[in-house]
Amino acid sequence: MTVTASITDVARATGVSASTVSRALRGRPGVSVEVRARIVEAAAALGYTASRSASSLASGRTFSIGVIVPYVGRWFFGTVVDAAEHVFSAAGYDVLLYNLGSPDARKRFFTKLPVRKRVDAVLSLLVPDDDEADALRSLGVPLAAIVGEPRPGFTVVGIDDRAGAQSAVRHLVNLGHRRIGMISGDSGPQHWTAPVRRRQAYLDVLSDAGLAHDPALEADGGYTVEGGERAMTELLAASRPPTAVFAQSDEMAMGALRALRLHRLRVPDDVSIIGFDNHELADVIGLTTIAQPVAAQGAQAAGLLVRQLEHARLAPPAHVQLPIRLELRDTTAPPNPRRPQ
Amino acid sequence: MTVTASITDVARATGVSASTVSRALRGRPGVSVEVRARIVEAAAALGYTASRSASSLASGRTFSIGVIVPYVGRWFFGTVVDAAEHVFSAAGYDVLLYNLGSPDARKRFFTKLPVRKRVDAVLSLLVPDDDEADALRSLGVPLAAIVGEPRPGFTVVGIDDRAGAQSAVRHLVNLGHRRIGMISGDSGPQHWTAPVRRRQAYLDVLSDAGLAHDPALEADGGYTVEGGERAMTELLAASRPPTAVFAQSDEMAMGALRALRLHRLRVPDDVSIIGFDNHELADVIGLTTIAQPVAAQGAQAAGLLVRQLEHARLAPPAHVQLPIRLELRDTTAPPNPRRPQ
DNA sequence: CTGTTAGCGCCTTCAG
DNA sequence: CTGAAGGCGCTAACAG
Repeated sequence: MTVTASITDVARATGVSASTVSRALRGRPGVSVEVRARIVEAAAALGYTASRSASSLASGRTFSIGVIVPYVGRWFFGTVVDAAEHVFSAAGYDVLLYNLGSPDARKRFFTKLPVRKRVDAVLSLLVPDDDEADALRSLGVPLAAIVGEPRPGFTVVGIDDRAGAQSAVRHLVNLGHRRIGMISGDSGPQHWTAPVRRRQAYLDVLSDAGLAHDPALEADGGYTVEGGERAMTELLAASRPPTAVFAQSDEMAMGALRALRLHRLRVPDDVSIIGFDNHELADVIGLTTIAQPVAAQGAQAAGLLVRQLEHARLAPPAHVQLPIRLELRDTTAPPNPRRPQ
Repeated sequence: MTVTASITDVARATGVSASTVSRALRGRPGVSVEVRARIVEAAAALGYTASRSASSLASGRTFSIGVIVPYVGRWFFGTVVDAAEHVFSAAGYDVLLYNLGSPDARKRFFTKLPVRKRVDAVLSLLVPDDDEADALRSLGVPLAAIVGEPRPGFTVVGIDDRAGAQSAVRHLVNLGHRRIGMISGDSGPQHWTAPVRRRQAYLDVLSDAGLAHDPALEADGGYTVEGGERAMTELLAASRPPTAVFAQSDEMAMGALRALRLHRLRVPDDVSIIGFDNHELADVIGLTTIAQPVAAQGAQAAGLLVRQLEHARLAPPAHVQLPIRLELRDTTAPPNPRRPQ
């Protein structure tokens, strides 16, 4: 066990008081350049770092940010966390990561609230229900979220899900498709709002285009690759299968592509597929999709939180929307005239 | 700002001393069941949680684990972190995440060592150089690593890279290929050891099979999809291109598949590809690969760390190797007899 | 510009 | 079984 130097060791070595060491090392005014230099040198020689516990206790600030996320392992969340961490650490904050994918972990987190008194702010990548939002607000620290509706007390950074889904479906309509299916994600216990907004956009575009809505053309893919595959398989079993499908996420779209391959159907000749996200591999497999700036959302939200922490005066925006765009690739084309519509 | 209850508030509300509250809430012996029940109730009513800073300061334990990783956003690392976090949080530890992808962030981390006095243990997903390893050891806490060679002071959990790469290349040899290329990852400033071990295995198998090694059949893909694409393009430009390629990661293999598609070459008819990792999407695209248990490595390493923390007596193993296996899918086949060898 | 004095909130002896 | 006292290491007033 290595013995670590304390502030008094540095003080003693330099012949000054602990307060002066504290001031000097934190770059606070009121220390002569010469003394400061000596202190810095001594601290380095002793390998001194202030104990975070002690300074937190004394100052009331923790210099940590809590980041809560459903699954770090999934591309979208991993990418957001990655970007946010860069911003936080550059600003001198540590990141406390809480993975709340399972209902158990989630309940444990919100009842025990381990972040209480441990963080200066919280960034949420999940959509809290009302009780959970209250719990977070009770922390009394700045709050930001990447997904979900704007809500009091939170700075929400996101995209216009509705507009994104509309461009996706309109793209298919414009290509001439008339039987357009959708693979959606269940909002379920995660309280995602994206699925319902994207679905509404789908219904709206169909209706604007004068196309009837056929419930047999919708299937749930649970936001996973396998789910997307299952969902596509279901759609193909319809009495009149779709000629084009809007998958609410690229991962589900990839699953759909796999299902089509297994059914010996060609994309886009037989069936068109459009996804949502612009996953890092969407480009590799040539998937047409709605691109959203994922890392930028994390960086932006983190930046707003940091700004709020540094300048308490500045009221943060309640809602920031980042741009999306249609990324045309190889999985969409006009319907095949030789196949039944 | 919400006012948070302190231990004395609970003590006052229950009519006992703070010490008793502390003991009761931490489940330590020496408190009558009846008093304990009253304390627990009062604590819940007041929404009391012990301040981590204060308990750390007093007890010397932080109940936090530092996890250092090059890129949380990449599938491999995200998956490991995900699994490790579950184990840590279930055991009551918080996770402090440090993303050290950029040389800057990495240098800052190892010189300032923000984890000093902040964590009870460290899990490293990057391969430290000698100085960095020394810095970590100077922390005086249990250390574990997922990648890299076994080294003093660390519990290393990993796979047998050599055996994995050997099965990959042997598989190609057994199919009848004689011009076998490799897309490798540069070890570079990240100090990865996997690339060199996998390369050695490649050379060994070629040599065992009596195949000459042609440097024109090796290219660097930097462990990314785009890098893999570039590397494959290079290989195709050789005077005698390979009929099969071993990519040291699935992501590079996916890039290679893309390059082949752009060159109108069919897989596996014209060229066979085998990857390494069993990426979550390998199955989707039918990529033959060497599967390694990614989440299990994270969980295993985390578990060993927790065990060490709870039972200081138990010496942890220095090295644990998890099994790998060849996952046969659709991207490998015997060489095409109609194409020049 | 620098030192002194109090805590921050909790845990850990040591008494009773 | 329970309480009192002391201290973990640092920062924030307040004096000089």
